[in-house]
Amino acid sequence: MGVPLHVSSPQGRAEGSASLVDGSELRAIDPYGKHLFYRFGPKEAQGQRTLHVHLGLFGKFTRSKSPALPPKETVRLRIASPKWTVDLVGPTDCRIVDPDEEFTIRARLGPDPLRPDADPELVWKSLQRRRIPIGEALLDQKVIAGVGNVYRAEALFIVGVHPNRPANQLDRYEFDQIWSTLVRLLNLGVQDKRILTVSDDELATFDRPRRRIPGKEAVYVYKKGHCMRCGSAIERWDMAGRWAYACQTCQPK
DNA sequence: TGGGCATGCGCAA
DNA sequence: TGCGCCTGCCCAT
Repeated sequence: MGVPLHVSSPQGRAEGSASLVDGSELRAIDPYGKHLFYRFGPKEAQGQRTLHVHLGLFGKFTRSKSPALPPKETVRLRIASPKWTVDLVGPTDCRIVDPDEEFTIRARLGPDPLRPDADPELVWKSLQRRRIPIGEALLDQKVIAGVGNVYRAEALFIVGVHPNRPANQLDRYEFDQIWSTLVRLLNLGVQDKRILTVSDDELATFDRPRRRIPGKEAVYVYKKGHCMRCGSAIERWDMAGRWAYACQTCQPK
């Protein structure tokens, strides 16, 4: 930040957006749930342009030292400073949005557990109105922003709630546990730059080799055949188009 | 080499 | 509810 950036779209699909911010400075990055808002331009809001990025299922950022190697053909956006070059590949969305479009995107999102200003009360009220399974509700970004399939599986495992429990049948204590677990796990993910849901103590007992693999996720039930805590079989089923996971012992129906 | 799959989401029917 | 889109990786052949 603070230096003019060279922004380009080697793939061509984001050329229009890239040209609008090419040569300007990056002022801030404002994450909200799974959405990223990059603020380019002058310090004052007027004259700023906002680049919206959503990684979707396949999107990925890679960073290398400048000058970087020539980009692959699939690079949607390249942002280069004299020191670093960042390539973005495969995002669902990568384009300049105006304030109205940003408002529309934000209006579709519930509270984000990673944001200090998030209000869990809104999530609780939203869940009380829904008869859908809690596992489905946690993936609904209108209810709560930023939770994906891994964190859904892991948070419900940690609090011992089965994903099929109707959202409006949770009691307040269970909800508070789910919220605080998500806050803790998501912050841990940011801090560790990987998905890590297992406590240090448990990781040391059952997952020692993995602990030393930087960037490798460490989880209890997601994509596991057996529960990493008790060894029971992990149940896996399709829940609204996504795989859900639960330990038959730790998460009684 | 080709199929299947994946931390997602919007749209048509 | 099902499909299409976005890309890379792993595994079977």
